[in-house]
Amino acid sequence: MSDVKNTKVRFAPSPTGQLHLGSARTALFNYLFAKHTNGQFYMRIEDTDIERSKQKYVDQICASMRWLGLDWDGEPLFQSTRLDVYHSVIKTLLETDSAYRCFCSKDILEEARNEGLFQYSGTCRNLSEDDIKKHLNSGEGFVVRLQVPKGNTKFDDMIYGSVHVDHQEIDDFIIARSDGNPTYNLVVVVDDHEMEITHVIRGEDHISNTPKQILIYNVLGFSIPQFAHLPMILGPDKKRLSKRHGAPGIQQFKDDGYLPDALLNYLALLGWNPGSENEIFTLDELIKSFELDQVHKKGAVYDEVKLSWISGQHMMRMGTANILEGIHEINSEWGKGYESRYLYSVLDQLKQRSKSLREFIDQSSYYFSDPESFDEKSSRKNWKDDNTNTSVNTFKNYLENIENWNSEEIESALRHIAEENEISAGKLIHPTRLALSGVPSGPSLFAMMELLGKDVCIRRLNKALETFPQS
RNA sequence: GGCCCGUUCGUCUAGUGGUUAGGACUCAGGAUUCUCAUUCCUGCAACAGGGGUUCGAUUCCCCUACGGGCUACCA
Repeated sequence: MSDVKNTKVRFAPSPTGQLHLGSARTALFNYLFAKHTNGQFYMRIEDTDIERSKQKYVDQICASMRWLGLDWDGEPLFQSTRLDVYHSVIKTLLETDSAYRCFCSKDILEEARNEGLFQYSGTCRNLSEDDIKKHLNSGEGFVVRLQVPKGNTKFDDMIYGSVHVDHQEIDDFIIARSDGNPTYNLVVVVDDHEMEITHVIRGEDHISNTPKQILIYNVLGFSIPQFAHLPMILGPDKKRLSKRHGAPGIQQFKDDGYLPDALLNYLALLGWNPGSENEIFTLDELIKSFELDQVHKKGAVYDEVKLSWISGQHMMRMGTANILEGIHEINSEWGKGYESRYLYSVLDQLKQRSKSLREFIDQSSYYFSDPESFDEKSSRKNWKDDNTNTSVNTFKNYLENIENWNSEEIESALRHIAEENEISAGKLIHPTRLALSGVPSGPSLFAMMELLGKDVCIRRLNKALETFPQS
């Protein structure tokens, strides 16, 4: 499928929140790339921030990933289980003078930053052995910083192309906190190396971290993977869509009744184009078409209206059995007590007017119970006076005598009566629909009546005839 | 402040040194229909601005503007 051998990628969320749209897209592109190249797709939980990392988010993220259908290979790797490894790397770095202890307090650093000094001044860079001992003996805390050499770093991003950074732009960044635990830039390198990751595919917000990481790769003598940075997903205000700006969690999309494939389809089209005019894809089709070099650099605005359209397209293509299954996942009570054949018919009638599973549920109540109220506007418009009662009543009486209860019979009956009463068919159709469903619109009236059955239709018509005596 | 990245209809995007700048969503109008929806047709709507290079730039270069990212003992 591709000339790249044994590709290995990873999705590395930090469990400080649930899986949201942006991270799901990153996961998807990693997944698509892995599958397209017959490679491996791993999951790594970046929980080195002990304060903010929570088990419940790990669970939520994994659940969302499974719901989306983005299954990973092997077991997820937890960075919190690998602290020993990082500590030993830090020790090595210290011993080889690639890194050094910094005793500057947080307060001092913050002050400097407030004064416009955005880079670490390098105060502790060249402390003598004695100085270090003195600090250590006095029990002062310290962080470990990487000693960034002079020079520059270049890498070829698979999406952004060649990126060039002068080391003057990189200060001696922290690789170990004062509690001794490693920071992101260190662990990501150590783990990507150990997991033999070949392609690091992540958000564009990491592009300026990349040179820092390359520095670490070099110091450690590790080979450098390929990098691909994905454009951001933006909110309507063009700002990066983030948890803070109310980025919807993936769970929300499930609750709203979106299909995983529809969501994935939409997400894929945000920043990637398939090179054809087709816009509707299943996951398998996405895997086939996906190419990293067709991803662009520009951030894309999330648009729920388009998502909804794509969702509707998937809904229409979806098998009725699958729709039923999906509905039961979000509402196990739906259609309880009815035969599945009946439920299938309900879904078939609603199929092309539902953009989400939720809409099936919301639009189907009259298939299971008599309408409790009647749309007011439609009542006024379609049941103006007692003439309607008369014609509906005639129609009802006629229906009672129908032996073969099917849509053709019902329709011909209705048209026959409309003609006899010298009214248009619509004058009978609309009030009948209102009486039966309580709402002004829906699937074909006659198909609906056939499905509801004679008794139900007669009962509801009687009820309406009592409710709408105008005079 | 510094560094990096980006800029084609409102949104997602295609595209080229010479095109009537194409498609999709949305919106408007029409056809079909028992309504709504679907489907089909039509329409509205874009190359950020200024300089170059060139016979010719939306396309190549520079500047400006605007937007985004990073600049954390977050990831």
